[in-house]
Amino acid sequence: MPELPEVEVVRRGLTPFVHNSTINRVEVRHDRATRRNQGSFTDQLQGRVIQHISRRGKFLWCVLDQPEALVVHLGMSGQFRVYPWTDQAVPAEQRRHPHLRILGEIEQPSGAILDLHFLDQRTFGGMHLSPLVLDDRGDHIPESVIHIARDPLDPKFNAGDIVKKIHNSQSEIKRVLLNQSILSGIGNIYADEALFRSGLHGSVIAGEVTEKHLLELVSHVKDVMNEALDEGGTSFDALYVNVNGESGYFSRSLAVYGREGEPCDRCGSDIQRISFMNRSSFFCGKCQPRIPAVAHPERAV
DNA sequence: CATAGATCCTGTATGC
DNA sequence: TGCATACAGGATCTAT
Repeated sequence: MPELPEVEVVRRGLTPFVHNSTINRVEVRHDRATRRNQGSFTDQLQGRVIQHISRRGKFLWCVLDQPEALVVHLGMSGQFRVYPWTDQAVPAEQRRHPHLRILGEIEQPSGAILDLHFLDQRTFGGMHLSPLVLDDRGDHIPESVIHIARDPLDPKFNAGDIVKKIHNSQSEIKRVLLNQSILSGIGNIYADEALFRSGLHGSVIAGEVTEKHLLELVSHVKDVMNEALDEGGTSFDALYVNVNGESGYFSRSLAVYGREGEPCDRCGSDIQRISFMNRSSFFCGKCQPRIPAVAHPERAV
């Protein structure tokens, strides 16, 4: 369940290893991991140089030595692991890992050789090559990621514009938060956390919330993401770890997600869980009324 | 065009 | 013990 903070932790973790490195060799162990790629994945990457690694929302991409990017999405359970190359190469048990999908051997400018493994238990993740194009604000972005809106940590993210977009929607507010073409990087966990902080129930119609209140919501999204980033992301199990295999600690700071039956930090009443969009939504029934714009018009301070 | 639902996938936990 | 079921949920495709 990597969302923006977790993906950013991975990006930062990978950066020192892949910066200006040459891809010596690639081996695909599971075709599903490259299902979106056109042509031979291994042939296209052989000998290419990774200039740097960038991100928008939950999408990562390595900018290569041509106007092209290696786009990566971690899906539900994708993770990278970096191993230093030795004469013994990578220990056999790591190469036999049941979730190992793609192996890469990269050479750093220093001449050091590293093995880069992409593991993915649930196989929703993967990578593909895509040409770089210019977006509406003049940034280079992979063509396949052009439909993904800017995320709250993007320097060109304009909260006012996003609020107007959200306000124009007649969908439920949580549905809008999870829509990556309106603003990106939010998944189920941070959606619930930001809604709690804003005193909004996820079923409230976006267009019925005041713009002021929506601005507050967007601000909470940004805050909760930054706080999670500071903690190294949210980990519940071994499915999300950084490139060193370490977990993040933000799960300790969650106010509602995964806390069904526990007391609300603000009012003490039980946190509830309902099924929404084929997933769980956690919320406080008292702090997050279903019709806040009507019942609590003064909430948007 | 906007919106909503189905689909992909596997390991873990739970129920009978 | 063993089998069935629920659950975790990203993006994308299809249908309305």
